[in-house]
Amino acid sequence: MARGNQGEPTDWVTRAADDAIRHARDVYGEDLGDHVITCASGASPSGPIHLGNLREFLTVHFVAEEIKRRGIAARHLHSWDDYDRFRKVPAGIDPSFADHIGRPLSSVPDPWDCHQSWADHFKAPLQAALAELGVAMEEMSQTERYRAGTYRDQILTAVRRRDDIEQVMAKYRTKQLEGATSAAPESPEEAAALADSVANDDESGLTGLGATDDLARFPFKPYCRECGRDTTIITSYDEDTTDLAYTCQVCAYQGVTNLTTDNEGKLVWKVDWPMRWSVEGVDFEPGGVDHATPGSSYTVGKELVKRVYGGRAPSFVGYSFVGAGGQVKMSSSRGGVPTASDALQILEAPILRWLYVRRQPKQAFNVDFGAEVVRLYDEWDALAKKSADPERSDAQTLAFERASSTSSAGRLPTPAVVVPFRLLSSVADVTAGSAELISTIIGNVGYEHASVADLEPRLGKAMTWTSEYVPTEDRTTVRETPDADRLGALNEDEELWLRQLLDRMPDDLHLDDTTALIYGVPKLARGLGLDDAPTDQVKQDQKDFFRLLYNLLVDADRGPRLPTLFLALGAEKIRTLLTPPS
RNA sequence: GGGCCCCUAGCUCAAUUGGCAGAGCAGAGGACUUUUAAUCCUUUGGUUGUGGGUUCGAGUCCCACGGGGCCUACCA
Repeated sequence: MARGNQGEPTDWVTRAADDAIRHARDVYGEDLGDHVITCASGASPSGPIHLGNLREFLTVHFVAEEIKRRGIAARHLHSWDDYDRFRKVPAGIDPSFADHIGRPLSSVPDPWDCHQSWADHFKAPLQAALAELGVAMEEMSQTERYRAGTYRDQILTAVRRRDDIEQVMAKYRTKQLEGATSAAPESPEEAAALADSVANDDESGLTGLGATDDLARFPFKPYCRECGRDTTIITSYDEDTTDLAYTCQVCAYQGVTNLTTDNEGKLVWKVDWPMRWSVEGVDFEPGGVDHATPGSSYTVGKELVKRVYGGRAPSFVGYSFVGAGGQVKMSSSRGGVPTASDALQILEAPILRWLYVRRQPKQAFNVDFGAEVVRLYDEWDALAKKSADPERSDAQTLAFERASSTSSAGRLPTPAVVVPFRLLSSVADVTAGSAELISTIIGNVGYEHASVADLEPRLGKAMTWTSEYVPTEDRTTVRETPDADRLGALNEDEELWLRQLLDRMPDDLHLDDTTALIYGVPKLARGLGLDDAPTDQVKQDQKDFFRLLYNLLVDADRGPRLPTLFLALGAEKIRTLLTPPS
């Protein structure tokens, strides 16, 4: 470990990796034996996996990469919490899906019918995005694990030790219990939250009707054998036979599941998490800051893993929320939140990675899909230039390196010829979406390149950004048809300019000639040559002439540079728009 | 009730285990035949929310206060 060296820049990744390694050495010994340092992430595929959720994956990814970089064996283990219950039907989904509430996400059908299940439908796009981002991880499905009985011993342990578990949980349970429902809500939000929690109680049937306190706080919850929902109330548990009897609140089924022989349920979340730490040997696992607050899952889990499983909680960092655009907080149950795939439509993979690595996890930030994108690319390009010089190595260039390559994917794709994003998007703005044409114009304005491929992946992202995210009022709209009124009302000068322009404009346009021609037309009209220096009169004429052209071409007084606009539209289109319809 | 984050130029924000307060945009000036939110150069702009403390040194660490925001308590 090259720590403490003056020359080695450090960042939050370095420190998190230090912690993970220290954790592993404390548990497995200085030489680690054959233990592979395990960095774990977890996510519930209950809806679109948005840019806030992405932080879970990337935080773990960067730390695992750093450990590997030091030559220590490490893995990124990801748990899909697809055995969690389906909680509510998101807006925009067929309300009849309410029927599935309480079933595991992996047992709810895909509303769009393109995947095996609800869970798979939301996993798939993220898996694709992670592949593009160069994130390689071992994935496991909690549904498979639970159904295979992998956790049977741990479940039996938890049930046997449920009094200890309850003690720990109770320690963090403050007052409330009643109180809350009778107290007058102080705000609409609070009222809504209350209503929500009451509704949840109703549907989950946890209010312990008729059940003893002991059974009401049971750490294991069975899914109903008949209807598959977790709307079960435990009615008895036999310590010797491990028979667990329950009644389903929804379908009224009364059944018995045996914890030693059947695999029909799961541990409650606050026990499930520490259980997995101990089973998988997790050395590092981040969580949203909400998981880190006192009484929440991490603090409770930390005690439980020690007391119940004799394990040690992984090193932890809490990360803050990632917003999009102007919004600060996203909810996965609300439709329309941007996902990693959305961001990758407009950002090169290393840039998206960079957004997540350059800030401390605790710092909240936004991924902006608006005008900030241009600046982001500019900053990135400047950083790339700086990073090329080893003498200037610092925390920023370290972030650049972390963003740019991974141990499994190598250097992630960037364009062979780097053209400012601003330029690509403004050319794309007026070229009706043809990559070939954009490439030609880009070449003409000084960015030599062999083919369209040399501009990718940036070109495609610039085209998408321009067409999907630039507001219409900021875009250039080329006229479909000539402006007959304006063309019919030309004064003498204007008529002369247009005629001379069209007479001299070739069918095949080149940038330099076109530039000379456009600036030269007003000179010709004053009896000068194309190459003569302009007089003040000509300069004024140029302004008027340019405005006329913008009026006729794009219905505005100003616009993109005319020579490039001409090349983008092509001679034929220009001719059409500058000639009165007959 | 508890926890966390933020407050830095007119605006949006950087400053990564304490080390010369910095960019972009906006503003001003200039150059390129120059109309353009597609060029380049120069330049203005600061008591880092307030008050204390630690330190040779604080935007950064500690305490208090003010303002803004997020999370949390039952359940997963």
